[in-house]
Amino acid sequence: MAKRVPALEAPERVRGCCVQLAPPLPDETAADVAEIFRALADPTRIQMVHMLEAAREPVCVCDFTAAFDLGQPTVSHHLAKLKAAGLVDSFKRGVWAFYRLRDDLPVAARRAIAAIP
Amino acid sequence: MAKRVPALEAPERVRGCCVQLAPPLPDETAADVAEIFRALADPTRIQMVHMLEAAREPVCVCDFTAAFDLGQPTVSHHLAKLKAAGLVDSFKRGVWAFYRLRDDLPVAARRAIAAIP
DNA sequence: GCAAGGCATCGACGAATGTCAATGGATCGG
DNA sequence: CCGATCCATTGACATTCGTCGATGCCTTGC
Repeated sequence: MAKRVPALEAPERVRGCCVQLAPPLPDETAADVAEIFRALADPTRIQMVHMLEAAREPVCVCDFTAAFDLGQPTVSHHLAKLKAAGLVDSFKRGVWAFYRLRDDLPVAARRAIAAIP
Repeated sequence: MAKRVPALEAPERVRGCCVQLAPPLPDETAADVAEIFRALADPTRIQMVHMLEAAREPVCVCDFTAAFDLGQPTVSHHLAKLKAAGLVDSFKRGVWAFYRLRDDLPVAARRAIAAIP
């Protein structure tokens, strides 16, 4: 990959093309951040996180099923995905299940969520 | 917030848990944000954006192909995806193609990128 | 003009994703 | 105990995604 560079001429194009790049992120870090983004890479889940952020308290699943034009299993699936990514938390009270944003979100997750208008 | 609903049997169901939710984001907004997140929902593209951010100048495609253990078409594919999402910009100089972060990124994109360590 | 190299595009294939219908497990009110 | 309600899980299906190999288009150097 090392390219020959005629040091004589090529005033502006000096850098043949390749340049010394910054050390990449650790693979695990990149994977973790990508997972956060993947969890947010869907309009429905964007809305869910937005609603959880706006309501400062836990939100019942029935609220989500009422808010979206989707079947209940689909809503459950999206919530499970947010939970698997570590973005939300859930508990049951009686018949109902409530979800809330985790309060111990990693910085990357907090910043990603902050990108939602 | 629980609505006290006496025995006036509404044809609608009586909810004992649901709260008044914030108005959802406009569908188009949610879709736009989701597209940004989808563009960043891959470890390779996270690394690419990270490198573009670190190198304050345009980066040659050959640098990316050298940095990743991926075939050249795959690298090209990822760059095209970042470009389609409006995150990066590209131009050709001689034989080489250079990519750079767009300088007119929407706020959501800028914030999403800021979530990358 | 020709050969070489850098990149994008195409075609293909397995894996993952979003959605639904059907089912099952809890929990509550009679 | 019974039936009703809420929710998660399962199975199925079409779509999208990440990756590769092959090919084609430009630009440069001879």
